[in-house]
Amino acid sequence: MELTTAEENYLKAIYHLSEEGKKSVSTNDIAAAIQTKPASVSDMLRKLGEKEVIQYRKYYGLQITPLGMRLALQTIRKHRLWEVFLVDKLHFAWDEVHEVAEQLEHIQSTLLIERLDAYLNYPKFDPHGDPIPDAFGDVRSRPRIALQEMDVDQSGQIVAVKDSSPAFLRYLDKVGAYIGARIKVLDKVEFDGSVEILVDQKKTLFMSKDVANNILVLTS
Amino acid sequence: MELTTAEENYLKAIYHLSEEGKKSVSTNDIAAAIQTKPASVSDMLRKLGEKEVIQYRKYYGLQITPLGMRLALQTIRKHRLWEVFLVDKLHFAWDEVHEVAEQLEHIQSTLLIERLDAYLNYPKFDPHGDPIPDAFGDVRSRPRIALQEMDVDQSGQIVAVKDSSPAFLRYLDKVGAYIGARIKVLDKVEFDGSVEILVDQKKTLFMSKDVANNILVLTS
DNA sequence: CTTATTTTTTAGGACTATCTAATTTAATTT
DNA sequence: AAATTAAATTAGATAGTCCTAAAAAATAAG
Repeated sequence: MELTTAEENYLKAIYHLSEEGKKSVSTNDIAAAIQTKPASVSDMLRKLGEKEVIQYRKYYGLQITPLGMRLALQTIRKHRLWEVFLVDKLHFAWDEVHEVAEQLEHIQSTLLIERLDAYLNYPKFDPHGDPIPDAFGDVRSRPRIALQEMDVDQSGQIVAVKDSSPAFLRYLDKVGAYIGARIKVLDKVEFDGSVEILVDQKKTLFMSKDVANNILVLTS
Repeated sequence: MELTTAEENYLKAIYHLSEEGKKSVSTNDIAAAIQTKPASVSDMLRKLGEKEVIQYRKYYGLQITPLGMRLALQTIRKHRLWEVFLVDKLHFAWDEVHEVAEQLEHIQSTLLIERLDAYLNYPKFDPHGDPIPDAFGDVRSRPRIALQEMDVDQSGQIVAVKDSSPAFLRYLDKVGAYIGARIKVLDKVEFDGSVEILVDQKKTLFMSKDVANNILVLTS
């Protein structure tokens, strides 16, 4: 079963929207996610339904099938492995990789991906801290909580961000709160929800509630 | 000016056919080269003409423009850099890289190619010995002759093959006549045109006329 | 120098993916 | 529950790429 580039993009968007805790994924949501019109989405949903990667009943909604899930995860795996390559090997910055990875993820060659995976030393997380599915589509994601929800004196490691807009990523880089950084909560200010943290045992940092809410931490 | 994947493939084929010493490139030649029908080629030639990457007068023939040349060389540069990556870094064999490189060459990102070039240490030749154009489209190709045309006692280095079919490449690998191998012609048999060569100063090898004709050597 | 052959182009479909505008269905409000 | 609003779908176009079959032009042969 082969999907076109467009189909892969739709399926990936559907998978991501499904994962975001939404009960059901709407046509409008998909249109917004991939920057297209709802009419185009309807067209594509019918096709994806025919290919049995989603279960689709018009006007009622859709559900991704196990097959669709597997294919979506394969694409996500490729995307994230390429991101690791771009950052680790070609020294791209966090916020420069997405667009290129969007293209690279559609290259068709299982051998290529296996070799790339080995070359990168079987990474488990991409540069944004998101888990990389294995060749079978299994994701070993660890429980993560927002930095904002941590208690004072609790420690952990920054593993991902919710909103990964370039502006936000640049901000993080600037203040030194990179993915992988070990942190400890020093203080939480009640009235505005801001947080004071210690980064890598040497640098203290203040963060607004909004920022702290956007950062996901693997507690330890 | 941006070309679609299909347009890039046509232009690349036209460039290659032009380089092959043909006085003019025919519609049929192009169709054969990219495995399509002459009717489709006619369609595309009109479009490429409109985009001014070729000069096209129907029934008369075509000529690649300086702009088309530059764009073709950019694609070829990308293709060959990816081949180096696949062989040097991901340990692909010679004869496995072409198909994947055909896909990778269409990824759009000048930054990516610059970084890849640097990462690979600015290679000048691809794994088949073909020269890699620089970012400005300049090719520094060295004069090469067919092994068959060398004289007895003449030395050189294998730098490319004319026919790079997987079967032929596998054969070369097997007998040890890899790209980059230093060779010396020990003897030439008059009546069948076969050649006896010394590879890397240790291994002697017999080659039929056909094989020797397919191997390009940089003489020294 | 006509006729036959080959090459090339055009005409007319098919398929993918997109759009706008109109319609249909579902959800919300009163 | 009827009327309004919102969401989703269909209808009909367009653009890109490819195809087959037919026509036109160039080349080769007699």
